[in-house]
Amino acid sequence: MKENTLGFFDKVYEVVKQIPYGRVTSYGAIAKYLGASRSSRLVGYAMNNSHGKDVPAHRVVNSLGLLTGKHHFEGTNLMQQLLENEGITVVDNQIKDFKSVFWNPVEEL
DNA sequence: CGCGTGACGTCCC
DNA sequence: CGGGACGCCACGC
Repeated sequence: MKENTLGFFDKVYEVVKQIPYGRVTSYGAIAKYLGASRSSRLVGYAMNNSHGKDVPAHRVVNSLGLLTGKHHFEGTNLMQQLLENEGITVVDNQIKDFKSVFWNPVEEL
């Protein structure tokens, strides 16, 4: 395993997998942590590839706390169900008290 | 090697 | 203040 050879996607997976239970983060925060704040789209694109892996993609939302990627989950509200299952309140596809449950990898890692 | 893509973010009007 | 448009850049083909 050449972790040094890990691509951008793999790095994203490593960060997302380290998100604590009951906490969420944003694509931009992950991108910034990876030093590619301008590549926030790559993070979302990476999540698309994360489908089928043990990556809690449901804990990753946009900077506004909106469940923009919920449409990519199996169910219509599966992402919301998973978040609520962790004690996170979601209202109208938006996380309530987003900043309160926000987990910043730049500061925590 | 070049083109298309994308679950975002930010600027512009 | 709200909506629209563009840039961004790694990855797959």
